[in-house]
Amino acid sequence: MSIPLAQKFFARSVPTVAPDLIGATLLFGKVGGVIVEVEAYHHTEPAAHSFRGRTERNAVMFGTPCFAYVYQSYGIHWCLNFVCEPEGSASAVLLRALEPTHGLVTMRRRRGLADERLLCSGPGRLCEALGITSAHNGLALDRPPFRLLARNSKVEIVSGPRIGITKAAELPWRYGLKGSRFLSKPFRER
DNA sequence: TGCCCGATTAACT
DNA sequence: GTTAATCGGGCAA
Repeated sequence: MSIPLAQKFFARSVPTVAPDLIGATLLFGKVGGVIVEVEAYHHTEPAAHSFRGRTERNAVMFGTPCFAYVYQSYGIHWCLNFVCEPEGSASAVLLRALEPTHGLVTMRRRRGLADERLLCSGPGRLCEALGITSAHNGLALDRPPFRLLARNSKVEIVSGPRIGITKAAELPWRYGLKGSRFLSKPFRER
């Protein structure tokens, strides 16, 4: 059986938590799937929202680990992050893609006519399918409607540079499930 | 106050 | 490959 992920899991460094989330199951209410792509953000690097200090928007990042930080991107899309590290470190993992496994009918309706591969493949798409908005900013990850289950078998993980950023773009803090067809973009072969 | 730009997406050519 | 949609944060003035 899968072990529920709680504060102890998230209270570690972001580049440690992020790959450990690959293969875990994320449920939000009755919908969700297997996490196949994430990115780590640390307050010491300029790509992180917390880099310039605490504001009203990023306040949750400066709080306790094991909470959800939700922000709006490009004025349109919502993005879901998991707050990590000891309290005050202001570091988080961005959820970028899921392999849909629960509530396919509901997620398909929310996303329109999207085919299954595109249901949750991208940070904005994932939030639209799960029904996550700013209303869920600051919710605990170890209580309903969230449910996070650790992976119960070994997985092959690939890493590479993060997507869609211009600062600190050289850090290889994007992690994915090797070979998954649900990645938002492929990882470069080596 | 005004201006620029972004952890994106879908619909184009 | 390119671009519009759309809006709050951050910074200059």
